[in-house]
Amino acid sequence: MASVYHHGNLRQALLLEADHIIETEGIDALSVRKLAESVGVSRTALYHHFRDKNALLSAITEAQFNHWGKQLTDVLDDQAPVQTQIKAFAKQYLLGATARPAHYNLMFGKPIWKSGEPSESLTEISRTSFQNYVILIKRWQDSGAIEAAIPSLQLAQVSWGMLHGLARLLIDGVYVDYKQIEEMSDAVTRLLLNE
Amino acid sequence: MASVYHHGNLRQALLLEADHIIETEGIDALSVRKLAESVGVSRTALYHHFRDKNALLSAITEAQFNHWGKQLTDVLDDQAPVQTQIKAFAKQYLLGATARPAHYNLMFGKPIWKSGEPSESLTEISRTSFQNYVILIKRWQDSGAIEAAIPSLQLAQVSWGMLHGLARLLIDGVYVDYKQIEEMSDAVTRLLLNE
DNA sequence: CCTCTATGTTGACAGTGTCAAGATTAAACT
DNA sequence: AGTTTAATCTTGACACTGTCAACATAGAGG
Repeated sequence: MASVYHHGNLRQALLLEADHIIETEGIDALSVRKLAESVGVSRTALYHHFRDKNALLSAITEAQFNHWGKQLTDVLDDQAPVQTQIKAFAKQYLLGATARPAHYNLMFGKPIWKSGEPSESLTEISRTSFQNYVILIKRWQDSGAIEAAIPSLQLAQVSWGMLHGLARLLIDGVYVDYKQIEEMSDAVTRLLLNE
Repeated sequence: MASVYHHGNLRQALLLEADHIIETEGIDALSVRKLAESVGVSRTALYHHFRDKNALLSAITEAQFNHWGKQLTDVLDDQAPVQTQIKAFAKQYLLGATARPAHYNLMFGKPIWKSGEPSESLTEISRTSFQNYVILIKRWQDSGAIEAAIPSLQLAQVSWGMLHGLARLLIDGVYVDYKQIEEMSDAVTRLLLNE
């Protein structure tokens, strides 16, 4: 019975369903064909809305970047002592990353950044994301709470690298115990703090 | 003619060729079928020597772990001041990782540790690898050069996480400038050092 | 009403990992 | 030695994957 030929808002539907599959079954379970079937459309319909599979993933990643950035800054309380802020930030970073591992991998993984050419807007949003982090680090340095001898940019790079590394080790199953997140956040904080 | 039906040492040949393909063309270019053709054997011959593709990768990874561990300890000079040791270690870590990115990914990436069940021997060798690192950290702590308030295990986890994170960001193309390795090593060292 | 364009479809292709069944040869045993 | 057994290798097949080309449909604008 004339089930809609033109879907109406296929692009959005694809994004939502893909996001759902990634979250529930992991990134490996997301195939173009399976996605199409879930949405109730033919295998190649997707290509009228995204250049290829990678473009679909880029779009999802972009949305995730926004969500992610907000979650991280929401946890910061300017009134609280810096030590508390750092701890909260580190913990939220690791919790957030492990809660949605596949999404985290998309945001900072090779498929998009190295293999597939990242879109202009994606490059933009991730760049400002990092920029904001540098500013945060600088503020903490200015407050005298953390090492000021190291240039803000370098300290930002290295400390973010630390969080990123821990997140990845947890996600990839090298560090297996998620209970360690609390301890890790503590250690990270102590390492950054100027005693 | 009568080109050998039984290859002689196919297992070894497969390992060597696979290693070569990974190094020159990257991990994505390594397919079972292409590998078989390179070695001059049929697509499924591999399965008489490895349970599946993942087992092949595990074997390569294991070899790489040995090579890797040696490269890292070779760079350490017990006579040198701790600061110099840390710097050298960090730099070698990042250089080694970026020099053979695909191999590094194999060693510490999801495909083996999370998706595929890692072999017994692989688990073993990586465990002792890390154990050695903990000992190294402890030695540095005992020398008074680095923060002793944080338990060795935690400090090892976090500092290795830092190196791992930086390595990954470089490899995955998030940090694009390999020139930064020198600076990074410096920052890592300063962060670990007790001023 | 007719045309144009956006959006959807089916068919096809080259590629992937791996299983099952049969061929070949080397090693082991009588 | 000859014969059996086990290891090794091959061909055929299956179910997947992403994506291109050609065609179908319907909604929008003239």
